[in-house]
Amino acid sequence: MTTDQPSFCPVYQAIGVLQEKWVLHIVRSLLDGEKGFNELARAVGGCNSATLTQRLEHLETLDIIHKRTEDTHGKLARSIYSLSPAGLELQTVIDAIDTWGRAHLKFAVQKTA
Amino acid sequence: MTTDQPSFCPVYQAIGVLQEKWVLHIVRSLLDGEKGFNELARAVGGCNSATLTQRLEHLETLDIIHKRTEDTHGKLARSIYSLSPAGLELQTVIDAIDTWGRAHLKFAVQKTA
DNA sequence: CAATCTAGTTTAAAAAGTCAAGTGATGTAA
DNA sequence: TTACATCACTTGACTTTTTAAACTAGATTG
Repeated sequence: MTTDQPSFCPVYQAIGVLQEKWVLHIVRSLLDGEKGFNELARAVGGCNSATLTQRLEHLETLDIIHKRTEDTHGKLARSIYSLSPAGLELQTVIDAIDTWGRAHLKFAVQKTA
Repeated sequence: MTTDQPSFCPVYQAIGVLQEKWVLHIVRSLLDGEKGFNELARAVGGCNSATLTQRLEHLETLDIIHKRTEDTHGKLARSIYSLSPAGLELQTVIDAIDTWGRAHLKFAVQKTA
């Protein structure tokens, strides 16, 4: 009976968004300050550009990040990605993960793939 | 500069674990109480048995969950999955996600796929 | 002009996840 | 006793996602 109603549960939805590969890494990087595309790719570390593009688009439609094209009067226009107010509030989630990770993973290497 | 050193950073590792598909759902289900395999599958909602088996094995090696085979003196022996102390502490992470989800996703349907 | 930076896109291949069905044990009802 | 359900998975085929690597195209630097 009553398998919990996934689609109507905000937590279930939130988990659905945050468990997408690279999403938490992206958010964490942006909590550190807004970044351009390649800059973000480097900070995230390991995400390839195709996936990153897709993730950024998705996060933008969810209004978690904001994309702005730097207006440098004719000069090289960079795309700048930053967190929206909703995105900024993910700081608490990252902090919780941070605390937990330090307490329970430490140096444990989880290779294997 | 200073791309943060992914492999040595506990937060990076923690994110790596928690962003695996179904992991947060599994933890959330188990925070609600220990469960058998099929029971857990139903609670998680949508994860197939092959993936679930794999995830549970991984989480067990990380000492986040614990598997115990119910000792029912000869009767049908169920496998019972429960959270380890480390796993229980993920409550704070789930809570943070919960709070964030309620505040920022509400009923927003993220269709499209 | 060549190299390097910007922000991506394209491609094919590999990895990850899903699905349906099956296994073998136990238990339950007719 | 037959038959069907539940338990915890396993298997193999299939689909989806992620990947590396190359590539486009404009801007800047020397």
